[in-house]
Amino acid sequence: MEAIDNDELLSIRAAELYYDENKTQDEVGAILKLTRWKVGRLLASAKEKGFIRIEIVHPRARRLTLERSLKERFALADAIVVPTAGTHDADDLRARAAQGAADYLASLRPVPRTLGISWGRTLHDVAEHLAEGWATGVNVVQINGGVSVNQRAGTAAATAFEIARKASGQATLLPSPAILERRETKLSIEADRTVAGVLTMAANASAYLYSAGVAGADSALVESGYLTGADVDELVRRGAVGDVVGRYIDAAGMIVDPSLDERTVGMSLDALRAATTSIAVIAGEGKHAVARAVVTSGLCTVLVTDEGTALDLLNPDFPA
Amino acid sequence: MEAIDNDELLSIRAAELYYDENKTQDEVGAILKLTRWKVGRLLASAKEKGFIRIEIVHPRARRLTLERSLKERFALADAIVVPTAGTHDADDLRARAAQGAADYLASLRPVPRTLGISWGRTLHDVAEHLAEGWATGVNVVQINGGVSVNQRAGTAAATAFEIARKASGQATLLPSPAILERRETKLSIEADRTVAGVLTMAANASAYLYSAGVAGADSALVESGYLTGADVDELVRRGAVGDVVGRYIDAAGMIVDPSLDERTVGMSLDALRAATTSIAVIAGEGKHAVARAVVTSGLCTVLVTDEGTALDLLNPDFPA
DNA sequence: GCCTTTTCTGCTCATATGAGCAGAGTGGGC
DNA sequence: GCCCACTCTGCTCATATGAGCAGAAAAGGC
Repeated sequence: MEAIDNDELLSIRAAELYYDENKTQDEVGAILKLTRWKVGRLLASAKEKGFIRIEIVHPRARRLTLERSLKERFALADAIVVPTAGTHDADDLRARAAQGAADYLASLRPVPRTLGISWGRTLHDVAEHLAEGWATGVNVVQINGGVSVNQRAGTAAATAFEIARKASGQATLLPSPAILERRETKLSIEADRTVAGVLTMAANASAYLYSAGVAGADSALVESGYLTGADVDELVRRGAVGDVVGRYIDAAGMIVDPSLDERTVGMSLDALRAATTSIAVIAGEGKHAVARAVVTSGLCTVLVTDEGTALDLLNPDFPA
Repeated sequence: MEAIDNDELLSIRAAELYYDENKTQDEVGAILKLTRWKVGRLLASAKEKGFIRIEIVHPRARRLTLERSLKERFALADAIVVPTAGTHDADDLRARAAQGAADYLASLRPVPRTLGISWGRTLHDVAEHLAEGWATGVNVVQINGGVSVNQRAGTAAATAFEIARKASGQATLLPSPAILERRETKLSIEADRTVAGVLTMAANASAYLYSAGVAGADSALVESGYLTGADVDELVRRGAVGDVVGRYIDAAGMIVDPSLDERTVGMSLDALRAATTSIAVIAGEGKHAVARAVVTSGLCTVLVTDEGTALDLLNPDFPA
């Protein structure tokens, strides 16, 4: 039945006494009739074989090992992975990632002079989780057209103002719809002095912070009335996995519908790709596909996500 | 938003660097700009507050803390708790507990000269998990009437023989049905020289090993034809939670139906309660109630069980 | 505001632990 | 059977860590 791997069993017994009963290796040795060196080695082998799992359970803990793997695999400047800790609740995961993003933002050196941001539930959460005085003198600028048709209009603006206020800086809004009906309108609004000024400021921001949405009927762009459910269905049919700063991308990170994209106001994805510091906050089980598209197509230099998404991204079924 | 428990956050960061990145406390101190003593204290406080969980993941690991609590709470001589490790599969839990019981039996000192056993799936598993030569010269005797009406007849016998063989000892079977139809038959069979001899041997065993069944239609006693489903339903109605060595007990560990009990062949529960070493192996989600009845009524001196059952037993909702 | 009490900090020192090494044991090839 | 290669064991020694303590800082009472 056994005797095959007696050492394994011994190492488990030793681990129990050492970690659960916190005895010294010497005492463990005395109990199991082993020298303390042997106990040390058994413990080491148990760790090696993964029988001893040390977990840090705290909503604000991070998964450093996953972060390292992500950085390496996708050539990121940084990665923040917050623990899932069993929860599958999208709101909870989003809040944790937002906290992680807020912490990261506060620790970012050099402190960005101007921070370009998108808007949405995730960004709103980040704003809320930022500590008062997380930095000083950081100006905030919106990088894509805001909502204006319903009550969420205020949220986009509030997000920008809150982030700026907490850093004693100025907020600059992009006074334009997200998507226009005609390409001509989009061109002329962009040509407007006010809008052009904001766009220039956005283009010169020292860092960017944005999230990504899932291509689905509950998208913020649908809720805000820029697109219909049918429009999104069509985009999905054409390969869309989600949107980044209002622009729909496919699994390869390419624009799905160029004509739609030409009517979308805000920074282009190529401009975003050229940035030195662009922080994407993407968490939740539904967002695995967009997250993959974002990191594989180089849209961000820093990814803030949850454990589940990180594991999915590192899934070897998708070779890098 | 925060700054309230900055030390907590620091201790988490320190724990991440120390455990996940395995840096030395000194290095962690350098990174977080703290003295190494402060780091040590933060780590200690994180452990204290339970943020650092060290788990030993191995089917044959044990839960020593739970064991200690069980021993204390129910005044047991010993308790063995095997980890659940997420599984809810009754067969798997039973096998793990059986392995735990087998290990315990092998390490039992003094080695019992005679071991009284019951029969059933759990006991069969224990027999299988015992290592060849787990002891030498241990004689095995059945303590309750065996099955005889169907193919499981052999199992009860095989269990006894296997345990004995692996310890180079003799097995003695109790050649009697578990339950008889008439009290008179039971009395006369017990008076029979052969049966009486076995019962005497059983009464004088130096240790006992038994399991418990759930009061339900899938009980071994029903399967073997001694009772009908309706009989068991009636017993449940009268408060039965399960059976121990063929005798149905209620939550308080009392015999549910004295007239049925008088027709049951084998050791009495009082005799079992008087034993110095009686090992009960009870595992699985369905057996929480029987397990509780067994430990609270002093039927065993040693309990072998799974984590889930142990936690249920220690549930403070049931004051001891 | 001043003093007392409590908590916190950075230290010394004893202890626990891991790295590295030489000799003992083990197994396989011939 | 003998030798070589390999692994395993018990050691020395350097390092990491926790206990205990005195002074610093903070909190609370009046």
